[in-house]
Amino acid sequence: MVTEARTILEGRGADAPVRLTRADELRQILADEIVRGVIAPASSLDETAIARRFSVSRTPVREAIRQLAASGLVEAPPHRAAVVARPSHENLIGMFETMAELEGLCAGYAAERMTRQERAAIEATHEELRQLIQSGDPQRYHEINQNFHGSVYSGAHNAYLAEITIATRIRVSPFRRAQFRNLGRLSKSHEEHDRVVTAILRANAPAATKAMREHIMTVYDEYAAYLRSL
Amino acid sequence: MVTEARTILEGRGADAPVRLTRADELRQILADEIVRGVIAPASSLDETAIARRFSVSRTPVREAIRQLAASGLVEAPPHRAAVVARPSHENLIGMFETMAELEGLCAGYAAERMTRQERAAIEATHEELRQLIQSGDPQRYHEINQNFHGSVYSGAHNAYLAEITIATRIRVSPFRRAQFRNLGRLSKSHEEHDRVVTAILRANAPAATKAMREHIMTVYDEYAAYLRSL
DNA sequence: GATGATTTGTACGTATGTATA
DNA sequence: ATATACATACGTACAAATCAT
Repeated sequence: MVTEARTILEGRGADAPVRLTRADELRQILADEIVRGVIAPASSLDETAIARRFSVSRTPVREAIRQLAASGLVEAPPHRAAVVARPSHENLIGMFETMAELEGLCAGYAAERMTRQERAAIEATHEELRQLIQSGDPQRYHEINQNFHGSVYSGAHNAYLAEITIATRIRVSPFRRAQFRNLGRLSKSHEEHDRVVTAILRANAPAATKAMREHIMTVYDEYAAYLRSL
Repeated sequence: MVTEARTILEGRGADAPVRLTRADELRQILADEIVRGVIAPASSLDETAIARRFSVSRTPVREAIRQLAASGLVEAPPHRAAVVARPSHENLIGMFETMAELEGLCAGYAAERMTRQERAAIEATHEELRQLIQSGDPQRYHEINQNFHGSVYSGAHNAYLAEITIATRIRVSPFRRAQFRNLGRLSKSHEEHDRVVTAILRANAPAATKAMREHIMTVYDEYAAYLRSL
């Protein structure tokens, strides 16, 4: 949880080449593949198969899987193969609801606490997203959108809150991949962001909280509508 | 939180339906000892020593420690001994702040969603706490107080929110042990609870959120005052 | 700063529990 | 239902990295 958070917030510092253990590397790779949907929910993770795939012994694989289980991305019952977590529909609703509240909290604190530089930076990212609507590149929009939300987390100046918000986002992400499939969403998303940015720049915490909460719940609504369309 | 060192040495209890792995038992025991302060923050966890202590090999010990690291209770840098997490003062403030918001959220949802039975149950627990003020048994008060907050978490009817709220509480708990040391706190705590319960019973979500948030921040203030007194 | 001692990281073998014929 | 096959859990051995001198 902590590691993923750091990765998203700071990236790999080129100056600090930390030598990771194999277990850590495996955890990052597997987490990434689960988040991106390469390994689908309900897939089972065979220790031996994964060990073969990466040409390592089962020991670090085991360690990686158990850590993923601790973070909630996979379920690992004793003496049985771990499977990628497949929350019930009810649980997913709860996770989205919680994510909306957490991101709302971050936005509220950000409105109160962001430095001048941070406010300038989020405005710039917001503008970058605006221009990306035209280009119609959902993948690129998705990337910069991550930055946008990341600015809000770090702007809240509460490392623990940022950490659990990111963890929640990660845990939900296997279930929101179809998100920017339809390009109309990009434009709407930007309008919602606009309300958030305006409130933050005006240091209006309640408005920022409300705008962000509604933005996330809209994302959830899109997901629910997508599910119904299947 | 529920374990004793005994269980790992003996065979399975006759009534025990689930047979945990040694790693899981160790994780529970170690987490419990960290939370209760038996293992103090900044202590280092020597894998070999722990393995000797419980008469197991290093393998399950390692697994337990890495899972504790994933939950944030300990830090486990590569190639070095894991140490019980010792958050900076700034981080602790952030954790308390976040806990206040999370518990506030739970209380708000509980006010809206609790069933009749759940409302009756929390009122009963609240009354039990009132009577415990007289007895002046801080340990017992602490236990029932946990139940009180647990009722709020489950009453929110959001399993994920409950999960991260409990996780936050666990992570903060090594740093709030001196809490009910002075008996005057019990009475004040109960007054604060009273505002929470009243708001929940009246289905007044904003009031419940506010009352719970202030209750937790009071707990933090007591902790901060205690720190200054050292 | 180099070297020995100590501790962590990984590989692998065996035992135990689970699933399937 | 019993037995067989197979995956996981744990112990042990060794390699690699850290630390102490």
